Amino acid sequence: MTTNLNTFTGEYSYTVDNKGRVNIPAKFRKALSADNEEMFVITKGMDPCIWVYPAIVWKNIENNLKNLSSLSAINRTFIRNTVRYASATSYDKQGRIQLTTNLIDYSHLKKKTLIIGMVNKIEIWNPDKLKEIDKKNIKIDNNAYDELAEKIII
Amino acid sequence: MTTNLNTFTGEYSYTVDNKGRVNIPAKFRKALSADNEEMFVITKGMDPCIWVYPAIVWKNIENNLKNLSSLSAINRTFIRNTVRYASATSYDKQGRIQLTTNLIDYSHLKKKTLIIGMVNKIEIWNPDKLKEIDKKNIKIDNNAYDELAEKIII
DNA sequence: ATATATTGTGGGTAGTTGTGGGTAAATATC
DNA sequence: GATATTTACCCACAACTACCCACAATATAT
Repeated sequence: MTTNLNTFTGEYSYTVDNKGRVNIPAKFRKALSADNEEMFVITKGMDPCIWVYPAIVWKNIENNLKNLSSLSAINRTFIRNTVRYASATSYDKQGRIQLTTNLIDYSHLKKKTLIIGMVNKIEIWNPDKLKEIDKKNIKIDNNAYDELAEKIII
Repeated sequence: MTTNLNTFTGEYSYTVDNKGRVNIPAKFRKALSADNEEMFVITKGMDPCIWVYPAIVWKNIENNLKNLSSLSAINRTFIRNTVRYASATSYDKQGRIQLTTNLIDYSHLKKKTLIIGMVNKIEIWNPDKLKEIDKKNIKIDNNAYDELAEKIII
């Protein structure tokens, strides 16, 4: 079975143990291309969740950032908020990565987590937080959303 | 008789077994082009049913999503909603795919199912749910059909 | 009409995966 | 330098999944 490498879809329920470890779904680990050497980069998401990138995808982002001018406020903000918290971790023999307390606090993780494939990255959520955000997003700009849907969904 | 590849028509009755597997009608499997490697992607439909795409059709959607920047909140929401329930599965030697509990719940699948060819994708329904929806849709606006008439010749 | 192949449905089993906890090395604290 | 705390690595086990086989029902061929 060959799917796109470094591409993640689907939603999974897992638990954070009392050492701050979470399992990366087996499907996601299998989707990692070999040149990642079983490494992910975890960082602060733009929503209150943790973003998990394959190591080489993250390297690309870093390289792109180098080419961005710091004159732009949004660039500076993105770098400050997102890159700042990035740390590389490989998963252990049971397929778990170690989260940092910083990120656990930021995303309000307790025991139950939702791990969501977001195509080129993975999100780790507190299920309750995500529900909140989903509710808020119902009021989101519908026109822009529908435009996207029309362009992309078949 | 050879029909168009990756094109599905007709309606079939099947059962979901207690492991959450459903048979994909033989005709549909034969309609899959070779580059799919016997893989489908199942995901949440816009109606309360499961959508089943040939893998390569879904890959197109994925690639489109990869070009959306996560700096935009609306993009993030859209990606999440689109991909969250998607999972790739190849069918087993008996021609069945494994459904996820998420999707079974969402589409209210019990034992009996209707599998419907929808041209470029397949829908899996609880027959009762479909009846409900059909009733509602009888009241559909004739104007809506007139609009469609300008786009499609049947 | 009979034989043969295909298709749909059920279940068993071995291997994988998720979760908890243990131990020793590494780091920090007093 | 001795002790406490954290971190990295290892093992155990229950639960689940992928894969295999069996068989009945249907369709196809002779």
